[in-house]
Amino acid sequence: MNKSKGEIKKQDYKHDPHDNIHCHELGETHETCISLVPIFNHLEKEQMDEIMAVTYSVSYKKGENIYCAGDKADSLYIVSKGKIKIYRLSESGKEQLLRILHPGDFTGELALFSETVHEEYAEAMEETNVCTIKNSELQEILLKYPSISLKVLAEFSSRLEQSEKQATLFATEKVETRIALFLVECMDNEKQSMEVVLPMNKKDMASYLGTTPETISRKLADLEEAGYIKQISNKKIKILNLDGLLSV
Amino acid sequence: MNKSKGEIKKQDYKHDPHDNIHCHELGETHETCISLVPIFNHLEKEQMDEIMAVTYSVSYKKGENIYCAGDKADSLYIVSKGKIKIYRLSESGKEQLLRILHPGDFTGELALFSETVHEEYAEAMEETNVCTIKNSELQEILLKYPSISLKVLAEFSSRLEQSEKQATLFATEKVETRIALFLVECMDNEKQSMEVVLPMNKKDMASYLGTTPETISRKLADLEEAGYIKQISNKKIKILNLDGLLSV
DNA sequence: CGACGCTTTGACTATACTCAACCCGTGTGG
DNA sequence: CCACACGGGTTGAGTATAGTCAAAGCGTCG
Repeated sequence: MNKSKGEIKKQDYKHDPHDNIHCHELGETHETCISLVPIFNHLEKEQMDEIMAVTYSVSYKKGENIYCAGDKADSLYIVSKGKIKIYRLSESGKEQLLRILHPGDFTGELALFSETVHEEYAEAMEETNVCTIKNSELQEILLKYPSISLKVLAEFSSRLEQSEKQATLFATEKVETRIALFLVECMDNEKQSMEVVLPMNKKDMASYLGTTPETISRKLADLEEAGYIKQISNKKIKILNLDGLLSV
Repeated sequence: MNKSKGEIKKQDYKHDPHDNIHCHELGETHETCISLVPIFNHLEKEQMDEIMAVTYSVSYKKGENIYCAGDKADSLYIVSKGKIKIYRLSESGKEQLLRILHPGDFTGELALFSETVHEEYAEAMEETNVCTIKNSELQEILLKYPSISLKVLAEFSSRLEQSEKQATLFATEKVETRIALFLVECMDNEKQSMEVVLPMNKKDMASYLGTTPETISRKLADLEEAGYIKQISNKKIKILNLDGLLSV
């Protein structure tokens, strides 16, 4: 696997830990970053400092890979700015979008505890900053502060829940239902508003829902025809009949 | 949600902790049980005893539910004897088999750290014994022995890995490929032997792979016609051409 | 403005589901 | 010991669903 540009940058950084600009960035980024993460936000200042001491800050340009499938998984990555998409390539080479990370989310934990390689790709969707913690350093912290482990466990279990739900959805529901449920899911993020703003373009949405852009397009048209939704613009959809949508 | 028979039994047991037969069973089951679990098997005798002190032993008959969707998730269940199938019902009421637990496997952890209800069903496939640990007791143990947390984290991350892989499989591969990969997966459990013994009947297999028994039947016939496999008996399949199978 | 990539639409095809009938192996009861 | 019932498994016909490929529309960004 090729090293991504981001990877190279990180190494450069580590070669010169006293680089002024980076050090400045580092301090700033870390504070925002660490305090954002739900896993750490119950900690005392002292413990925070300890964690900050073992983290590095790295930034990536749009399209750069944070890591690729096949790369050694030895760090936890916490997003402090920007968006990262996590995707997989299936046996047959099709891309499937797994999730999109926003500031405060983290990734790389999958293989963190079982010394292995990544099976997925992480790509910056825009100018993005991440804080990284080495596998080994994190383990020490977890052993020292067991309460963090519980937080991580909680996060894992909810992700596992989510993932199994997703798998069941793919296995048992047809595309139209998956789209309808996706819209509903996007909606309740946005409170009571009946207007959904799609968090990604239709191509990514297709990949996320395990279908094709053509089918997304057609099914949305069908849902509109049935009077359940109204497509306002490319990424805006108004829900006209929630019950109808759920009964698809 | 109805209480399952197993649930009732557990409560009976707790009412009478000095029941001779049960106490005898308890000791035996616990030792086998705890020592089987990868999460605990690195511990000292002392710690083991401590864990054993907070676990209960419960047994279930074939077809009984260990828990149902909607039940409060407040315990970890470790299988000491028998088999348990974990399945979900999708929005549309279709059943999907998620996994089958064998002695040493555990379940119930999903919601353990986030005070919620089960979203899945756990059903004994035969005469089955499980050891249970209360949510709260487990948390205390994890806080006290952080090394166990790391083990649990490792287990979670591998399960998450597994589940995301499964989701991608459903989302991107056609049924024939899923079946082929399933066969291969069953194979390498059985070492080098080219003979696969299916770990479940075809109905469950269909549910696990997100398809129907009819399709399973047809696709296996296709694979046989193509010369990749030979169906020996209902649950025995011989792999004739592994590369062919993988290229499906 | 032009190019590129995303999106939509159409026609066609592949894939797998449904429903129904039938087969087979197992276990039960006469 | 056989007959039967039952459930799982298989087969067939018809249909629904969604994928592919190709072309054209639209938006955005240099």
